[in-house]
Amino acid sequence: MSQVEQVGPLDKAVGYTLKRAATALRTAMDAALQPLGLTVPQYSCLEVLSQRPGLSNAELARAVFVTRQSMNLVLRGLQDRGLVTRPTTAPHGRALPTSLTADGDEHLRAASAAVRAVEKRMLAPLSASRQDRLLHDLTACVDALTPED
Amino acid sequence: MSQVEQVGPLDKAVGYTLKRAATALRTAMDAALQPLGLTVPQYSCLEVLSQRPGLSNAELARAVFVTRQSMNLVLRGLQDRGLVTRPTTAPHGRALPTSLTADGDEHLRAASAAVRAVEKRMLAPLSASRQDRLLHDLTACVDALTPED
DNA sequence: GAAGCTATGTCATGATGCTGACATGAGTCA
DNA sequence: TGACTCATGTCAGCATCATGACATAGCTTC
Repeated sequence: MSQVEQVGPLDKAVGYTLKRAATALRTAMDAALQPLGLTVPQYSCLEVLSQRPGLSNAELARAVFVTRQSMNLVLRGLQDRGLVTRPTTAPHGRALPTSLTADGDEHLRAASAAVRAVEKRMLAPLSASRQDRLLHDLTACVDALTPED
Repeated sequence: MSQVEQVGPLDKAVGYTLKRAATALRTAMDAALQPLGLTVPQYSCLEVLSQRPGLSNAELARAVFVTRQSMNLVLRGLQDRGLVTRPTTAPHGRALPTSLTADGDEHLRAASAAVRAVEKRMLAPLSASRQDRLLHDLTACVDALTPED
């Protein structure tokens, strides 16, 4: 069988490498969160919710760049496990402000540590200044792609 | 409604920005390929096939990091549109070597130009040396995450 | 107050990708 | 030769996420 070692000129493509990096990170995060019984979307939701408590479903969805429907499923899963709480009746309008429970906060702390370890492992080969530059350049790429002109 | 402009400390996370960049790139590529009637997986398949003709379904799947089943669907779509050809009987084993048709090559050239334009737009804010460094650092991140030790 | 607009939560549906499983062909070794 | 292993193509089922649609609640405007 022909070896795939001869990767060809694909690694020279930034887009290809960017996708590979994002996929590898997602896989590593999945593996790190799996023992905690959390998926990546669930962790993201908890993290945002911790930094900005009281967000509604739609606001959470926008913050994580998914649809309201997807976030609704995530929230329902977290709610069934008692990690977040939503009032049954809306205090204002139809938005149901979501809050972390104590159990949710505990889960988040463990998950956050696991995710941070993964990120640290990913960035280990890079010096601090190179990490800053990578972050800056990636942000520049995002800005260049998003039609916010 | 609370403004989302107050992004919080999330943009300081490299992983978060990495995902955002990959998502923005995917969206931009989708938009660029849509007028050509191609999806991103289909384009990726054509590109790999052009660089390494005669690859089988399983080999293509490995090259693009998807499963054989997914690649099979992509190939079937391309085959139905006459962009690739597969022999009905396997010349050796069960592997069916795939080839680009003339029409497929033409589509690929247009799609490749569109994708290259997107990549160029994404990298426009970065100097050539910074682009090289970005590519290098991303590759280092991938290597640090993939357990190939 | 009535009409219209916007935002929210939720349901149904479809697309896409994966895991599991199976039969077939080729090479390997007793 | 015959059993065993491996890779391939393909089918079925499941998970995830998106789009489309709908009813409801609040604000705006006349």
